[in-house]
Amino acid sequence: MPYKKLPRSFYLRPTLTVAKYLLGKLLVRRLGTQTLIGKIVEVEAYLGEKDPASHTYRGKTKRNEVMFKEGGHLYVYFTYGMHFCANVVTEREGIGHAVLLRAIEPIEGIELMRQNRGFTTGDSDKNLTNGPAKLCEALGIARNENGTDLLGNDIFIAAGETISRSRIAESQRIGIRKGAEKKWRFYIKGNNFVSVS
DNA sequence: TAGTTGATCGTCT
DNA sequence: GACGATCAACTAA
Repeated sequence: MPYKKLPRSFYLRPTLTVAKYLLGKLLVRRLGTQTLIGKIVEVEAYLGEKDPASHTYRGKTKRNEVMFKEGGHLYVYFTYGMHFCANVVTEREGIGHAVLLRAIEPIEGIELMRQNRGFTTGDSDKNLTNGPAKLCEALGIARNENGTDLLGNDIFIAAGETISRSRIAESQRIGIRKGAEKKWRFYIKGNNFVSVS
């Protein structure tokens, strides 16, 4: 496998820096004998105590304890009674920051992703992974994956395309009320798989 | 094509 | 007891 797993140090930097550098990287998910890969094209940063929209704004609870782990872990939460969303934990242990993965571009294992999403022939791949809950379903990420170490082999992130500064767009985050004025959403300009809106 | 709403339940107040 | 870092189906125009 030519994929180069990102080192722990990648995740220990400031959250907004990690968020931007995650664009273009490859999210690799091993499911049994299969490998599913998607290129990260859209993310949002959640800055803990500085951020009223963050789950960790009011400190540590049973639900968000994974966000306080050392950078490089996966925080998966359940929401709206039916969906899961995946975050990459950043910064050193004790800091409750994370980056929400909002959209990926399918690269490998597309057939299995379609199967996981319940797609039939005719459904376009465009809607396969262009949303935080969609990508989780496509990659088989759920409650059980909460707390997974991204330096292990089940789920990790590998070097991919380098996205130059001029190709990164920033905007307000999607679907939140508090902290909505912060422009902490980043995506690759013109990519067909961003969730837009 | 834009806007609205139902589904569904864990977590925190 | 209220409400979400959402999605898909439906309605209206």
